Amino acid sequence: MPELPEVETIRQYVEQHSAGKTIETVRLLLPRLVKNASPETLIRTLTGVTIENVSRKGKYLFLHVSGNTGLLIHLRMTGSLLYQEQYEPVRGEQIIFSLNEGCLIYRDIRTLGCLWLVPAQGATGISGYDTLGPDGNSPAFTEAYLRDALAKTKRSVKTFLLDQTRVAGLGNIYTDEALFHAHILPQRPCCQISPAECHQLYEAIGMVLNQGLRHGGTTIRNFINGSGKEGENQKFLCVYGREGLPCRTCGTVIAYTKLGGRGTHYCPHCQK
DNA sequence: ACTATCCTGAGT
DNA sequence: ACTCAGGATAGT
Repeated sequence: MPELPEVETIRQYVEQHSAGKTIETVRLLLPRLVKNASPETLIRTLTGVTIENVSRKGKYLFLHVSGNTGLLIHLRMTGSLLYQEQYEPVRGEQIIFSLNEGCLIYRDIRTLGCLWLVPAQGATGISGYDTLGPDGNSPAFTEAYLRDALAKTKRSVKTFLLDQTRVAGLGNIYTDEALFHAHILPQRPCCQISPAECHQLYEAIGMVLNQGLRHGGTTIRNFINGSGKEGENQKFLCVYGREGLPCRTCGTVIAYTKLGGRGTHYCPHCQK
């Protein structure tokens, strides 16, 4: 579910409301969500610490706490992190951190999310995290970098954009949207993309991510932000979830196919 | 480059 | 009852 804009929306709210507060108790209702520590270790390590800040890299959230410790969180499909002033049970809640003021709740309907206890500085040893490429809307992600990376591979541009080690933060929704705005078909081999198209793609990636962020994320099924509200960006999607509907630009029916096992949406007229 | 896999819930 | 879902990884 959550891609960069959704995770960043959650990060901002959670950091604003939990930084400087102390974790008084930890209730872990589903221990298998924690991948590299026993329930006892997690609870012992996090009880009594102060939340310093919350950062994000790609789709990972990183809760930095006192004592050179961090809690790394990947929300996968349906995870979310909520802050509440007053504890109120929510559907699918799995971990409850009671703070000296309010509480943080990790909730995850499909329970596919992952949490790891990591050092606050240096490498985490978590494979997906340490190998992340630059965020798609960050200055580290440059057009020259994208052009070089595309030239090196002949796999489809959609598969490339979903590869978090190349560019971080794009999932199935923003990938399809970026390719629409760049006028590039998802199945195009990367090495056949022209410099002009690469420029369009570079601009489109930044644009769709920042637009998603401005609209507080995309809610298709069950994304909710840190305060439990839905995003607004679904109203602005051009292709994702619009198969069979007319293209907003040219009126051609939006097509649907499977690419690398993922549902893929595109306009057969606007995208070449 | 595929497929299966971890899960639950919604839609058909 | 069956298929599908916004992610990532391990296996072939």
